[in-house]
Amino acid sequence: MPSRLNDMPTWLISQTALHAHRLLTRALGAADSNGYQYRLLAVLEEFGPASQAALGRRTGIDRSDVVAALNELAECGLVDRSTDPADRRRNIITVTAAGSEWFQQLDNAVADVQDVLLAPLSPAEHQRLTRLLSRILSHADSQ
Amino acid sequence: MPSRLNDMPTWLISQTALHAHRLLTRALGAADSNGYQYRLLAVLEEFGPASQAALGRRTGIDRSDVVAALNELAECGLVDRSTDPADRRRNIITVTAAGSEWFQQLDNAVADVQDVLLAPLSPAEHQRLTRLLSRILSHADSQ
DNA sequence: CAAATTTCAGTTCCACTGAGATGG
DNA sequence: CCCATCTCAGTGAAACTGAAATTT
Repeated sequence: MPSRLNDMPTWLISQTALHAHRLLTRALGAADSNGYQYRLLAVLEEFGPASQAALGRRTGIDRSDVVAALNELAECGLVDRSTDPADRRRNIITVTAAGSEWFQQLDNAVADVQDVLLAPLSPAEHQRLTRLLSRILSHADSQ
Repeated sequence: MPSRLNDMPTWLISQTALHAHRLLTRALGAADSNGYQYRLLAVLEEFGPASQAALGRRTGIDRSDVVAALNELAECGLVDRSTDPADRRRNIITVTAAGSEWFQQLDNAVADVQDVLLAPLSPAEHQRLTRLLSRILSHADSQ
């Protein structure tokens, strides 16, 4: 059933994103977590301790939502919040040992989701897709 | 700045969808409309009058949100609601002349968004992208 | 004073759930 | 009785806004 919507790039992309989002929500939800928590932990693991504003910029999460997500993580002892002695406006966020271990679980689940999502594509097509999307995004960022 | 997130297909897709969504929201918002209204009008224009349940299935909009969006459209005189004489459970939704005209405005704006989104890609790459996404989606639907 | 950071309170859009009423 | 349809009332994730308080 071909319709006008089904030929629109914006439609295809948002429907694919919706599908990916459902897979991620299910996988992270099974581990009592969510996308915000995963993204924050992933950036902290990769780049090390950072201020909340820096985390917001790197994860693309709004400043306001960063606060709430970090509150949850801190309450579970997965991250530490301490004020930066060099600039007392800032909180420095650090992943705890428990947070690191926890992140590994989430990261495995998220890696599985990538495979499920791209199952119908060959490795070469997988590359082609990520290249095309990256180009759209870098063009968008430079605007 | 290459990070783990930036290499994940789910991340690339959801970020691209977010960008597309921002473009669409801006374009449709400038015309005092939104995605639900556009999708409903697009399907009605293409397939003709339909019941609300059918509209929900074709647009992927939840039954509950279909009601609310059609309330708005009906209040502005862009669609007509009348009960199906053949099955009195159903409302038959029809686009009015004003609705048709209104839709043309929205559709032009949405077409422009497609061009802006895919500006960095050649026509051949444009095709390649839509093919890859379609394959992911049809695989997802068949699950 | 201007600028950045954190936080709170609130909005909007979108997807979804549960339940009731009506009708086939 | 069972099922489909429409409607209402609500939840919740996600992105976002405005403003206050603190600090540089």
